[in-house]
Amino acid sequence: MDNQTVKIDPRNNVRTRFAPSPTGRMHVGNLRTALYAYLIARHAGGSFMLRIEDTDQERFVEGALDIIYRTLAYAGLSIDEGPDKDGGYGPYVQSDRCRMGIYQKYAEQLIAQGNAYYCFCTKERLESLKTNAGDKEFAMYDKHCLGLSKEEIAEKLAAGVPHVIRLNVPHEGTTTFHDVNYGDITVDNAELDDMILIKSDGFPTYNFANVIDDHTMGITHVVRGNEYLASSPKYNLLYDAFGWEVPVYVHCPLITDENRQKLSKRSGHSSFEDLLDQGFLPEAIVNFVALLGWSPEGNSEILSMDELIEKFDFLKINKSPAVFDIGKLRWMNGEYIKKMDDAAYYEKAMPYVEAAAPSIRDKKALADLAKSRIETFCDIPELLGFFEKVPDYDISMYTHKKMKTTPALSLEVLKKVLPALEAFEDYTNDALYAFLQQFAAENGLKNGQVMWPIRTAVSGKAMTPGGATQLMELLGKEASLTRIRAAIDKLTAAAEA
RNA sequence: GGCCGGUUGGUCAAGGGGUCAAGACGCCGCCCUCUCACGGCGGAAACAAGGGUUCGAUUCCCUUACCGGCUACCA
Repeated sequence: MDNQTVKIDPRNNVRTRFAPSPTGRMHVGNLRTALYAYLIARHAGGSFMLRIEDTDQERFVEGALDIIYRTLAYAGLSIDEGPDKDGGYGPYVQSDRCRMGIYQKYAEQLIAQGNAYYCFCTKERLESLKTNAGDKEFAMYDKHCLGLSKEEIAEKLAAGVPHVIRLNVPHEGTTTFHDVNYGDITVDNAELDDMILIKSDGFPTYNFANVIDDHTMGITHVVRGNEYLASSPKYNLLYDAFGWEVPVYVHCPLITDENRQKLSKRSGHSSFEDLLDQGFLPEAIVNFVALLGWSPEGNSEILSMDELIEKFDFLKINKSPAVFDIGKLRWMNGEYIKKMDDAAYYEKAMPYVEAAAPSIRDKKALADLAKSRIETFCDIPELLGFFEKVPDYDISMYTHKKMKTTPALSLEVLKKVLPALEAFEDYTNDALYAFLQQFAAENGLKNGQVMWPIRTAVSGKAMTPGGATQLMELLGKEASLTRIRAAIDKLTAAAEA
């Protein structure tokens, strides 16, 4: 066997990989695993590889490959090697590797060494091995086929009897494996099932393909989810059987929803693309997800990809699961929006602004107004919708304690200020502000007693982006006056009722 | 059921035998102010429980509880 032909990277570089199954949209947990693998590689100046684990023919989803590439690209994770970028360790798709007989070859080596064996047991027999305990069924293979003679095996093989190849786990002793994060984990070999290496369809199982590929592709740091922790000792058995060096294991804690359950489709923010659809920026998602299970030294949390690369330390990854708090992601996204330069911001925000307030001429001013007030782009319609149409509102909104206004006073003020505004021509913020300030002074009113009624009248909202005069500038004279007149009617009607 | 993990404010988290137990989100209050937002300042809020070890445990050990994972011809 030529398991010594493994290529060793001449620079002895750190090599990590992201190895998703093409089964649909990319989960944020997967994204974080990919990110950590990427950061480990980049931090060390090593390389990052993409490998496709498509050994389960039934779960394959059409188009899933595109999603993987798209997600990686949006997230800013550049790959050095992968299906579309051969780095000398290919192929990078497991079904291709399977067709080349790679897994079969290694499985046969194990059989020759006595570390694995053919198993011809039927589903029915396997079923009969199951025992009930509590509300679940459990089965441990009984090594039945290990007792088959060479002749029997050859006969069944020749006859084409369906079979799998199983690992021959010793009954005695313990197996210990080491994770940089979780430390040593030791289990009794008696607890370990004779896991299937090659399925009856000829494809390897994840457990087997993973070990073969990580080794033959020169992976130095295996980054994966916590769900593999319990089965990891089995992998060591495989490495030992081949006489291969065990890579560094970096297991990541689970990311859960607010109910501490596995993130699901139902939680609505389970995948990277869902989040993009909800108006989040890829940079913010990446930043946020990086901080779920790891934290940098110091107190800053807004970190660019370059900063993440510089600061990331896989030795400081948390052990406990983290709740995905969409509220904090929203805040972080808002921070990213505020930091965007004009060009990038307008490009993202304009479509939403156009849709929210098509009749307002100065779209950029609207977008500017929104910039410090939104957390995702999807907040724009709600924020700016009143520019298009005054919503139904209650006149109680004219009552404001601090501004010292009431509906009655508001009506009085609006009636008085209307002719003045009709006569006024310069509908720019500064001019209007100066004008209204003077109006207030002349009439013995506080600023707020003039501004609040006007702002309410032109917006119909208790809270608006920008003050009364800013809104009037954007609405223009005609629309502003129309809205104030409508407010006077509304208040008059209410007063008479 | 067995095995393997985990448990610091509501959430993300730092710390790790002696601390007033960081910081962030959220929440509350104050300031700024033509409302809101931004920005600034301040506040409430945590070591799962019980046993050890120790002069001293949030930190080390054990037990329990709770949560999660694995126990597939899924990854």
